[in-house]
Amino acid sequence: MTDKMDRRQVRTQQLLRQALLELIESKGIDSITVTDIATHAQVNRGTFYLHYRDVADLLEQWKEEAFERIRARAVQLDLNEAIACALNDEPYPTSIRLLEEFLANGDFFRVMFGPRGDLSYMLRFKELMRSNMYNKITYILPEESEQLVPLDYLLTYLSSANIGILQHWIESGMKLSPREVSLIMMRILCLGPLAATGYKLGKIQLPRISTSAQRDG
Amino acid sequence: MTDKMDRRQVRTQQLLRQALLELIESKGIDSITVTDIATHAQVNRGTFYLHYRDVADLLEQWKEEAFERIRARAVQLDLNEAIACALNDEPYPTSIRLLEEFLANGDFFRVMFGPRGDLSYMLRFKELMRSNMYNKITYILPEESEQLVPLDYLLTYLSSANIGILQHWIESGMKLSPREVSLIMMRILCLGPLAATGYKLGKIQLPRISTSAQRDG
DNA sequence: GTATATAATGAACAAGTTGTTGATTAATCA
DNA sequence: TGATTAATCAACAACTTGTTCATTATATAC
Repeated sequence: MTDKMDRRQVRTQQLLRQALLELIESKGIDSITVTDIATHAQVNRGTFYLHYRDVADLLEQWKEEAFERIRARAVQLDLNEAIACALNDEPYPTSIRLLEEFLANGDFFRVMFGPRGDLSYMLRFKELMRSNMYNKITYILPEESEQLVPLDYLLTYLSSANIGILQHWIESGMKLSPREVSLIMMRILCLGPLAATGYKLGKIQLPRISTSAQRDG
Repeated sequence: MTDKMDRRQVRTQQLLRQALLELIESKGIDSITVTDIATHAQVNRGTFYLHYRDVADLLEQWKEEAFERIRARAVQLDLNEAIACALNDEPYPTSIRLLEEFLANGDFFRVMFGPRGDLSYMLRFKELMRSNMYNKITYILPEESEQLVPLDYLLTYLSSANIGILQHWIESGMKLSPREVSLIMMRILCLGPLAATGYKLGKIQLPRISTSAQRDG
């Protein structure tokens, strides 16, 4: 990315990004002006416009860059492998690599997933995880008539819980190692929803939810 | 709220709120100006300032009002009752009341929890649920040495998954009834984490995660 | 229904932000 | 070192903001 660029440009962009991050943290994205950023970064306001169209553009490029790095790792996740690890109570190596990628951009994600953060951005990651799971999950599920919960809700649950744990890890200063977080995810997620999908494990047999049911148990 | 208010004021505030919601949906909160809202609502710009300090103030009051209505219901939730329902595969009545409250403000929450939504707002609800659970959960947990997952991660998981399911329900047009959603929540959440906390259910015994562990199982 | 109170309008204000331009200065690359 | 390219600075019109004040319109109370 920064290869083959004039060192002055690299410096300017770093200063602008750093200033943006600090401003988001202190007053939220809504009220940040180009003037704010330029002042804070000690860069001429005109210089800002040599690089970006407006504040949203600066943030958007950064978001895109960070997302792409995560996506490259996330597509390598395989639900079957994850479950295999979970059953052995081991962390899932591919998910460790993924968490390391978040760790590498910790400052950025801490702000973007924090109280001044960006919901649309978080939803993008959730959707990434969701669609990634959908491709694999049908092999695992019992017959549809055995499902206790509609598939879309199950996927929502899996991605929400994962992203939630990720967010908590980031917010709390990333004190646990990626390996430890991965193990937590394995334990919490696969022991849970496996049972919820009607998968072996429990002895309790529960009827399926129909969308118009009153009470069928 | 709208009692004892001049009908003109009520009308103006409704117009302003409606305009704000439509503008957030179409272009996001960041670039909305007072001029935008006034034009869209067909209200004089000066009139806006008779009611609110700025755009953020208008949104903030609305958020606060909606949050308070939810909070009043949420504090009545009791984790023990919820688990009792879950074990009988029944929806939890108190959570149905809560979901009905969301339904009553569906238009607002659909925008606030959607792609143009507000992360800080969503985190407030997550925190509400989290702190509410914390007060009750210690009675349920096995001894600390038996816990498979740190308590803060377990709480994060529970609240994230719940809020995630809620968000999916709202986003997908609230087609299921509150009762059906409640039942989904019961099935997905309590079958899962109960096992994950080391609660009876499973025959598999897994060691506890220590924050510096390498591998201890 | 009429009178009184009060909400909404419309016009005008300085102050601040935006996005752009062109001339000048400074840093980097080869 | 010289040529190239980035950053700076000042100035611009257009727009938004937050406020004021006189005027018009509409509820509410009697």
